[in-house]
Amino acid sequence: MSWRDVYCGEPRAEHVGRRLTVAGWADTRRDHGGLVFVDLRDHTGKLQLVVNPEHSAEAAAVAHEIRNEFVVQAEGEIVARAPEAVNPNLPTGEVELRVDRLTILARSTPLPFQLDEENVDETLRLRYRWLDLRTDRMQRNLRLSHTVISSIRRTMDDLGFVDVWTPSMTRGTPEGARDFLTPVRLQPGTFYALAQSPQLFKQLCMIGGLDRYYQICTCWRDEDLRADRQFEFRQLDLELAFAERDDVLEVLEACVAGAFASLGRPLPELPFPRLTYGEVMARYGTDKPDLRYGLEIQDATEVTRGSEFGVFAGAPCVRFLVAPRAFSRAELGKLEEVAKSWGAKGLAYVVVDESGEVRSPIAKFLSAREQEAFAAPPGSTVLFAAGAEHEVGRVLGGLRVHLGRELDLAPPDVHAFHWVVDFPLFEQDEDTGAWTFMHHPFTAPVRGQEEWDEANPAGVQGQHYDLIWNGWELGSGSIRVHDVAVQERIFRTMGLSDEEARSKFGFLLEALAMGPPPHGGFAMGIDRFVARMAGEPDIRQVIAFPKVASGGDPLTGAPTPMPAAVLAELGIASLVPDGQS
RNA sequence: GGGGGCGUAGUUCAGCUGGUUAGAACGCCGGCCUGUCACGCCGGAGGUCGCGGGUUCGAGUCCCGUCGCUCCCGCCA
Repeated sequence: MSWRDVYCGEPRAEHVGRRLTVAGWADTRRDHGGLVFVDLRDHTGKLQLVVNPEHSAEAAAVAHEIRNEFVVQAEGEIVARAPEAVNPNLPTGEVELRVDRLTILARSTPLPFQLDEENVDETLRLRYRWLDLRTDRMQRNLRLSHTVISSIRRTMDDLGFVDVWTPSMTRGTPEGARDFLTPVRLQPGTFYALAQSPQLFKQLCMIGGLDRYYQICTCWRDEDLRADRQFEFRQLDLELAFAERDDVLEVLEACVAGAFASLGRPLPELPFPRLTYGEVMARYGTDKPDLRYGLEIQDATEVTRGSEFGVFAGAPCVRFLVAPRAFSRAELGKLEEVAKSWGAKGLAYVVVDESGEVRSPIAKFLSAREQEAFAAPPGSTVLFAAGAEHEVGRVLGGLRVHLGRELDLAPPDVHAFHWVVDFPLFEQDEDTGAWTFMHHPFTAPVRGQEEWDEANPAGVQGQHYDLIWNGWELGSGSIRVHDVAVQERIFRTMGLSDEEARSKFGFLLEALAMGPPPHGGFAMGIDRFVARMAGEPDIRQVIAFPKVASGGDPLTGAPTPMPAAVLAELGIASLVPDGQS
């Protein structure tokens, strides 16, 4: 409650007898005809106003006019409630304000939705976000967000990092995410791109001797929106000179631990486990596994070699999961659909019911050796995938996440942080066969692998690392290339001619030729981190004014067409007639 | 670009195998009420069943299209 000229907070028993002026929103009004109760609310809590016509006829007249969400100021004395009138559900429930002067500071039309209603359609909440922001949920989330971000800044400051501002408007990069473009009026036909990240600028800061850089900056990417993705988002961006991988990881661990501490929560155990890319892909079928539960993928390629079951015999890779539940036929049908959505052709299974009895359409094909390898405890189901290794991983990884959710395998209040390290430097496009970088083209190969066959860089390992929390990728980083020759080799490997590389990244190559210190860094998605800290399922709930999945802003109505004259001044024209899209 | 889900008073929802005048709760408006706190009681207003088309004697319900929202895949260096 805002106590004018006094302080903010919730009046308690020790304040009885004190004269106060308070202001806030009318949460509810209970009008008894004579006596009127108003619950005054702000982000600090609620306080009951009692307006008695015998005490102040003027105040009572005003009180009858009050409606939901009017802004009200009241003067009076904090009085103790009679014992039977105490409200134990309210922190201020032992007292109330006996009002002698009451002023309506602002009125409100009836609201488009009730603030205490859960499940309000999110587009409606966003359309009237100023109302939604008054809810406990949004107040809690935005204030928690502030606490977490301040603590991260404090950690970075304490570690000697310098906050350097880098441009939002920069050079477009056709590789990577799609850019948001800004036409340049002074140079018609040319465009700035909104920064997808300050990547190159922070590397230039290192070359410029800034040593330890950080920034909590906005980044823009024109890709489809998701629960964990918006067009614009914030990241903790940092870079260290003369750093090895573990130096970078320790900085992030300090930030995460500091954030937990700032909220008074038990700290996750440090250091976070470090798993290799090869390991997590084999065991979990994804590079961002949720480690709150096991349900690991197991290999059966050896045991099924020459199997009587044709699907197994003909597959280069056979793996399986043991789900802790004896699924019914109907459930298995649904699981097969899930498996197919991840690219499986079918779903072979062995059910071991509670009594230990085995049900499986493929049992008759399985040798004693296979049956022994797939032995599972009563009340479980063995689910198989067969095919190319990456397909098998994708299917079982997808099933694992599905089962984790459906069977509620993740224990509450467990925070599974871990690093994934030792990524390949390059990956091959499944369709075109072209090689491209796995992370970004500035990631350094591990020591001793600085040279490779540019036509076939399979097996080159990169000094890249991801931070994962309960199956969400919080961010990623790497030790960067600081050798011009290696940088040029990477560009050539991804199909850029030396001329193209010079044209697009010439400034970087020049800088790398002028005394670059070895360096590395990281970028962590602040909104993702805060959303997880707040226990929210998506980042929109921790962003004050987010956009919806179709890319629009229901509040302002943006984006909008612009008059042709405005476009002409910018040297551009729209191919889409006004009002269509 | 592809797949799934949703769309009915201001809000959250119900509405059966197609069948009277489309309901409830909350909110809103009016009246009564001096110890309530989800105040209570009485009365009232409020609907293009997202939109368009089709099937049918008859469509909120079935079909097609479309729009909006949403989740996922692709995409996200």
